[in-house]
Amino acid sequence: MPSVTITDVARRAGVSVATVSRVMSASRPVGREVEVRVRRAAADLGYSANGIARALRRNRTDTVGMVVPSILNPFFTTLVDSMERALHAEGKQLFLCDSRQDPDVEAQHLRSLIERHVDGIVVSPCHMTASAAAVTASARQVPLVQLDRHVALDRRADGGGGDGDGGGIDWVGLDDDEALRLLLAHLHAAGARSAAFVTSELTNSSTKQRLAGFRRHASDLGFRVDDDWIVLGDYTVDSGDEAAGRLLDGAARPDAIVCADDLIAIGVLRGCRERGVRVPEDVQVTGFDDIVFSEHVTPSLTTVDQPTHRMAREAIRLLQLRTPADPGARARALASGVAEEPAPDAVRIALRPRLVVRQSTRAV
Amino acid sequence: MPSVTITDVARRAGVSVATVSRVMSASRPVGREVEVRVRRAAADLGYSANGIARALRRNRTDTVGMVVPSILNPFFTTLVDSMERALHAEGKQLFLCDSRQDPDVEAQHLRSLIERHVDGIVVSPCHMTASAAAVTASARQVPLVQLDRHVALDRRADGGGGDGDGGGIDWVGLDDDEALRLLLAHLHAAGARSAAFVTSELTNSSTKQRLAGFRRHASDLGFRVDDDWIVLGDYTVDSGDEAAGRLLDGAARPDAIVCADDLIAIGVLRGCRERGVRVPEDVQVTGFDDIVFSEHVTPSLTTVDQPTHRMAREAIRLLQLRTPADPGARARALASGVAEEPAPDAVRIALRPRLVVRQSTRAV
DNA sequence: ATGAAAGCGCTAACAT
DNA sequence: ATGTTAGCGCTTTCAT
Repeated sequence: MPSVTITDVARRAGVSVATVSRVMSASRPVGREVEVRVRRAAADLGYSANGIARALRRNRTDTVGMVVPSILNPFFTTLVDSMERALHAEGKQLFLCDSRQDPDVEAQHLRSLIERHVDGIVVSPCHMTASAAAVTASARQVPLVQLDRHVALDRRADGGGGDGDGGGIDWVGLDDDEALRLLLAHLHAAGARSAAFVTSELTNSSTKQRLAGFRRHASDLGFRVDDDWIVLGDYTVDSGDEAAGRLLDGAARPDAIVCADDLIAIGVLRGCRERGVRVPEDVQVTGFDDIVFSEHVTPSLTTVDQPTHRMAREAIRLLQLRTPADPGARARALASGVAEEPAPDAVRIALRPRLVVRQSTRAV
Repeated sequence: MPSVTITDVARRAGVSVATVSRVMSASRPVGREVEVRVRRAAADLGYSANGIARALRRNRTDTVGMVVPSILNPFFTTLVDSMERALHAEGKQLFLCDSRQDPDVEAQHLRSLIERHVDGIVVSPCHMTASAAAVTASARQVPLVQLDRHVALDRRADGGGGDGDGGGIDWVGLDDDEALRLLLAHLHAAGARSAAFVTSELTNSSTKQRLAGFRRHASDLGFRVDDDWIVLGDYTVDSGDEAAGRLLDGAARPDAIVCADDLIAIGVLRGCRERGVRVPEDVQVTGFDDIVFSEHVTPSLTTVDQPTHRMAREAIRLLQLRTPADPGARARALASGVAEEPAPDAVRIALRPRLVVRQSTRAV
């Protein structure tokens, strides 16, 4: 594979390497005729800039790393897609890593991203506590924002029982409490007076927050919630199916089954069908995330939508906010009398969900 | 953000930078006690290697670029996941790019990957002809293998009417002809004697091959295929729904509807349900890809499975095959009398699909 | 507007 | 086993 460098181009164009650099990066004005000669030489030789050398010199890579618990989960696929688009618009590229729900793999990915000198990291920590050390350490090395999920404050510093506040690191996600308010209010209006909640093990932040939201608003609205109506499994269709079994074969049957994500809900729908329980006539079911397929199952799923595009934009904005301005920019800002925006303390941005009503709940 | 370099570590450990480098990369034996001192110094200072500098020097990045038409398509999500896992096992990372079915965006991504000096590129070209130039040009700069889809030979060089042979560039994908043989043989055994085919516009290689396979095996098995039973749309649920409308409202109704991917098939299922047409009693339906949700729709979908893990492994193997051995390796190989494997001509690897029989076709 | 040259952090000869 | 040193290809002062 040929390796044409800036030196080759300079020689052929009869100019210095500095001039070629200026032409290629348009960093400084260059004589008309010289520019033409340089471009011709570059084209003739099939020159392609070496981004590694450039990155070493400029100390930035125009690359952002992203670590998600599982790209096979359609919600994270959507999140990755949103990030990829938003970054592409800024001329940056995405380094994708999948932690497979494993804090060790996650830590390994974080280290690797830092070694590769990404300009920033967006991570959805797979575990509230087990991910904390690696995420916190990474945030000290590079601008980092937590997306969707976040780690909890260190135990020793936690006032006890708190949900954590993101470990003192920026976070962008959903207002889970509001989401559960929307869902339960809708179910209440649709006639439900008792409700079950199916979720995964409470090892990550959003799961915990959703359960808390469920408890709070169910109580506020006077829903009956039996003790064994909180079912923990994982974020899979099969887990939802199994949960439906437990709930429907029990003594009392809830009016509604609220699920912590759409995959679980789709499993619950299947569980209901297998047992001849009609949805929404006999029991109403809701999901969470509004993945594409929630529209295509039978009955189609009432759920809440997450604004992933806005999340991605906010995450990128925070990353930039945390990126120390280069000396040049700082000097220019001072010269022009514009004060630099001081970096704020850890920011938490909870975006509002949108209720999507479909066939798995009754018309109000 | 602190920036501790190898020099800082060397100073603190009282050794040379070379020794630190040797310890960090375990590239050469180093004294016991010295190693301990270096590791301590590195830990004390919070040293993290600079992968950019290393990449510049070693001329490799341990990074592979991947370009897919749409990460939101569950089949490509699975393919990305398989690649990510396979690369992770080799200590490499994945640069993910989404071309959004746009050859221009695709070309831009390819250029960017080359500038970033990825060690190899895996691309599923979004368009058979419009992607050809950029893919071919990229393949001259860096080891490149086409996955799933491939570009066609240049028109001028094509003997006319050929499907193209991958443009003279390595390809790993599915044996589409075999897949359609499996599907049609199964449908025939299940009693179908006439069949329609729903697919996307014929702008990419696998789409074309699947249609060709359908035509050939339908003919071999004596299926009746009316002229207006070949419906072109795109790879979406809605497109399948619409196609079902056209097929079911027509004068004659086929015994079976064969779909070029699962999304289309899921749309066809919906279209059938909307029109009160029972599947598989009135019409049998098959998909393609075996995406996760094909199992969870009603009725569950008979389809063919693509061996994405093997595809990923083969792609990586080909990449390595195309990677020029470094001088050191070449010298060692010569010294040990082991002849180097000569790089073969363009390779085409068509893996065998697996038929997955579910509820959308009749029991045989 | 252009050129000369330093050096980003690291690895790999080449010495010792 | 360890040290010295020359770059990898580029950007960016600093001269002119």
